[in-house]
Amino acid sequence: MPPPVGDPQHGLPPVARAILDAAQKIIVDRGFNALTLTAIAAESGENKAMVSYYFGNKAGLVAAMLEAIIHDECLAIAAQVEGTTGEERLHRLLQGICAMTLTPGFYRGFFDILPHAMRDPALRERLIALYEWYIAVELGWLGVPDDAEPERHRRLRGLAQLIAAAIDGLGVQARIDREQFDVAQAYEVLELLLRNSWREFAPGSR
Amino acid sequence: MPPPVGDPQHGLPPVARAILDAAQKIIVDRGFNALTLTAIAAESGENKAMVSYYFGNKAGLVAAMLEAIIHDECLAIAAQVEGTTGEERLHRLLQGICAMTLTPGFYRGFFDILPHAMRDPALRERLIALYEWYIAVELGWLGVPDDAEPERHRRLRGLAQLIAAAIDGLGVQARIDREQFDVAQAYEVLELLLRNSWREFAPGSR
DNA sequence: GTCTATATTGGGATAGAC
DNA sequence: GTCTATCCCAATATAGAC
Repeated sequence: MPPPVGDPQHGLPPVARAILDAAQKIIVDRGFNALTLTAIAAESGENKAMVSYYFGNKAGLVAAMLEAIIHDECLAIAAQVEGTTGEERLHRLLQGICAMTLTPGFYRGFFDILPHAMRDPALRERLIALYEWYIAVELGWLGVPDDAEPERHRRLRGLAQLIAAAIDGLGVQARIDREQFDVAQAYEVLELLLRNSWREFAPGSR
Repeated sequence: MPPPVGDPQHGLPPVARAILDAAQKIIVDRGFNALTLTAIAAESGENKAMVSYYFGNKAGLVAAMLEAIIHDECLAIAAQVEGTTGEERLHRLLQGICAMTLTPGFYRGFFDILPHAMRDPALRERLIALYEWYIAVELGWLGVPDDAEPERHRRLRGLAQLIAAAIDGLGVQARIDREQFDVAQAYEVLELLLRNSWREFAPGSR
């Protein structure tokens, strides 16, 4: 299941890379408002005009940033899914995601770009593709054959979407209250819920 | 369990109300960027300068908007929790929240304000209070006595946070893909998961 | 490809008339 | 309390030198 983007940073000229990296840092540290051409120039050491030169305009830069976030997130999640089997798999997956949630700067400004991306038709397409891919990965991971009966497939899709929602929502709460929020506890509960209902969702498939 | 805000619209002068309403509409329809003093004046029919007069400055207006969102959301959720008992309660709560998720303009721009609120110390405090209240309501609703053993309390807290996360996350996905996303299916799965693990979380309490 | 200088726009805020 | 007029600033974008 290939990610819905190639690496947008591959084959990018060094200056464009530097601009992209600087933009990521600014948006993670200070949010969307702080993402100005002047700030990018200062952070990257490159010239203001280079943004337009390489990305057309600011919107083009934001689109490139979203692609990079999607690419990175897909790789990180896919990495959790590999190399384990059976019982251990669920535990490892959730532990991995929990650890990512705690990583400062993970999501790389995703929540900052999200409201803008929701309103831009092209960016919204990319978001839809991201979640589609993510659901498909989870379905594969849950051991769902492509030819499962429609009704079962629908329910498993719901499960995958619910898990994705929990991950995002816990990411939000963790960012709102970094000091207090107990991410690990919430993931333990999620694991428990999934374990207890496992047989109901994957009858005969494990 | 009183909400963490009084009604910020009570006792507000009519002009201030109009400005607040206009601002809500703008942010829901067009996002944070579109929330300019000029746009607010046009939408409300009031004068630009009235924003500063009533709210001090734009940041003051945004703070008032967040209070209003929190107030409305708390009321809406609390309304779901009342008037039912036992088995029916879980179903009614989730159905109610599912219906709210589908309501266009629910959250009233919450996801647009969120990234800004996360970075503003005062607004972040309000967000923390919102989630605290929400968790407390859920804990009460799950029938958790205040004097429960710490370990059990901790686990139930995790459960409540997880449910809150799922609600937010499903709200995001529903907004990203309004046409396709099957919110109801996801809530059915959530209900199933909770039902299957119910006894484990509320032993002897129902 | 890079950079400077500048054009242009639109934002938030406020002084002061009414 | 309301509104006009205006100030100041910051932002994007680009023309054109190098």
